[in-house]
Amino acid sequence: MPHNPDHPPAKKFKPGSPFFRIDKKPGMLLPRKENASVPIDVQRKNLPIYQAKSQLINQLRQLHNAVLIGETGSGKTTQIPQYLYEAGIGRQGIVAVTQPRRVAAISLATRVAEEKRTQLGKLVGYTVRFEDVTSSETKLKFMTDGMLLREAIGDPLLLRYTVVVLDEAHERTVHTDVLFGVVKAAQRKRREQNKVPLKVIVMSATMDVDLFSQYFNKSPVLYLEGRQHPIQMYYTKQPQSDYLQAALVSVFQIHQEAPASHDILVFMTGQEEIEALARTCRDIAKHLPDSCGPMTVIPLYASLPPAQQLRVFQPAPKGCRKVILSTNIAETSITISGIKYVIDTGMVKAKRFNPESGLEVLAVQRVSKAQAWQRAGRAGREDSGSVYRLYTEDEFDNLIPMTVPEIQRCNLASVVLQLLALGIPDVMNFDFMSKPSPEAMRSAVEQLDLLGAVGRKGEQVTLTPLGKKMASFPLEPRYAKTILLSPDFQCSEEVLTIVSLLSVDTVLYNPPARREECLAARKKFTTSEGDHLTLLNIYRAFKKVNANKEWCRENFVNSRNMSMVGEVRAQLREICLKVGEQVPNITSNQVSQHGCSSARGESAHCNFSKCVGGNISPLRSSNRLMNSNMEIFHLNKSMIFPYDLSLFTHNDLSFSPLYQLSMKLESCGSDTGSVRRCLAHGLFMNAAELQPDGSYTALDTHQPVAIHPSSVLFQAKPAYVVFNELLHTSKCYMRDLCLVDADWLVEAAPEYFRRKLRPTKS
DNA sequence: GAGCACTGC
Repeated sequence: MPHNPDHPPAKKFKPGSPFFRIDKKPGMLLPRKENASVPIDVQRKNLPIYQAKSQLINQLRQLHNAVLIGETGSGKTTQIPQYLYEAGIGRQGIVAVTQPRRVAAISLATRVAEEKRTQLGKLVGYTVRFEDVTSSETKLKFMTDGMLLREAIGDPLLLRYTVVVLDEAHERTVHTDVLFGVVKAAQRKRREQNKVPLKVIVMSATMDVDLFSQYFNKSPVLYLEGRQHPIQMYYTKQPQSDYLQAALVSVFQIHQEAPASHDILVFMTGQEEIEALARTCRDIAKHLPDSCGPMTVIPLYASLPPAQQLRVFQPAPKGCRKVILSTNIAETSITISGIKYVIDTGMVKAKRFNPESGLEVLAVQRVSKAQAWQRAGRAGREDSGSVYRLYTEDEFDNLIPMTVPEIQRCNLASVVLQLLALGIPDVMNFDFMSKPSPEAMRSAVEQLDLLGAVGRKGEQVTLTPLGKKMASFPLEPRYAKTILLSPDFQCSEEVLTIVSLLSVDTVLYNPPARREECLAARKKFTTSEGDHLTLLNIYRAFKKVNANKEWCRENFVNSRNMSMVGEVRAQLREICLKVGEQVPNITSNQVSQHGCSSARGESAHCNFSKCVGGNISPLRSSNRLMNSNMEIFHLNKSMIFPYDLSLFTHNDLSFSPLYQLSMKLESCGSDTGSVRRCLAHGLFMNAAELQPDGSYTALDTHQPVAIHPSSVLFQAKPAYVVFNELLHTSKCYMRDLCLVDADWLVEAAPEYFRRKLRPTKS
């Protein structure tokens, strides 16, 4: 390493003003080493928030809205719900506390249950996807914000709740932002309808609270003190052209000067640069003089296998320094104790969305001030610390104050669909705290219109019956549509599998060092029909060997993600059966108009038994039937998928009313052509056509696109394909492709393709 | 012949 001892790299830094911040959150995210000798009541009383308890209770009793700024470590998230409960505020209903992340909801509930000395799931519980640990006794309920949003579709006034606490509001996730509007509307409507009032408490860590306060009817802002540890800030004297080099130099400067027990956390942008820097650090560390102690370098990013992620929590051997190179996963999701130094490159990789091209771009960009403070706060969580910013103080001053809320930089199709499902009357003018651009809203409505999810009454956008069904799936609208279309093609079982595979992190494991082995193993499953069907083959093989771990290793399949596919699939399947109940009764005439398939009662019967395990009691079934009848009564005739009337004539009791009103879930067996046809119908907006020169053009925007080298179709030249997504890196790449016929695209959306398609070549 | 930050229903 080019290191001149006369000019220590740290001389490049100059101190900024000291910065005080509390950054310790009890019960949050991590297995804490609890001081067993301190009783839990004493621990509660030692929290900074305890001093303000009675004052807080008085305020919260009177206010309908409050914004609470509690620096992390104040204990607000664990204590406020308990204070409310103990003071009898909102006892008629449930206090909901929302979190952006599952782990946070679960660990907070666990901690609060412990503090209340009750079993988790009784007084205190939590609800996240796939897990509901609540009961009729539950009064304090921690949940993901996405989960509350789902609940709101069935109950827009949130009548089960008397208080909703929106925690971590400063993170501004799409779900939190939509929830802002939903709770505000629920609050107003409940007042208008003389129902039990809804109290809304917004909790945030940042000082930028005007927006929250303004939005919630100029609600008062309550400030909570936290535990403070001083942090010394350093900025570079000169702007750095190469932040990686600057990070490297800083790491070794600190390594030479600081005691070995002081760990370093470096914030970087992504896997590749983290692994590269880790290698360089290890190389250099090997050749340092003996006066320098050893160093252990640990990479940290989300796609790392869990076992390797856990390494960041293990203390380094005595006399050895721990250096963690991390993405922004260490900003919020993973909390590491013992960090004394933070090095902030000031850069982050983030997604941006262009509504005109429909393109999402993942790009390295500068962090916001708020993000820089968040990173800084990670030093000195237990004690004072230092932060080295690899940029000048001027550069810091020029950063944008807050990260642009996610809702202003993502595809809004699912958001708009959800808002419509919530019964929002005027979606285009929904009361967002930070409005997305009108183009982004229009583009979302257009997309939903093409999928048949929305219609228009004058200026108003309305939900179609199909759209209503689509909204009940936790999926992007086009995947929900594909599932709902699948009975038309008798391939629901396959489509459910494929969509589930696409909803989880990749199930394919690609270690660069074993590339050849990996390709050879994958060849067994590869089909010229494309990536979707290749994935389906892998899933079928996985099932055939009963999820055998050894098989997974041999075939480079991520068994954990594969099990998740199973969970998602079961959930989607259940939703299929439920939305099927909403199917209106239609005449055989209508059925033939929609090209209904022949009845295959036997296979359907098997599918049904598999799913509910014969546990549906007659009473439950008949209740469902009554509900279904009401649905039938209310819905109009605009049916979208055929419904098999012949099943009604079946005498077998196990053909309960539930089943008879369900979607028919069939398997197409080896007839994979029908799966591709179904995918063509669902993904027709993402279609591309081979050009005479061998390149591809997207049919939607006419932009040039290319097959991503990771696709099984990379070396093939199919005339027409549909794809899951476009990824703009060195080129505009299509990812996850499926071979289709041009005819299928035309039959999927004749109007649309009349404009887009060139005459078909033979 | 490329490479994808992080969540969540």
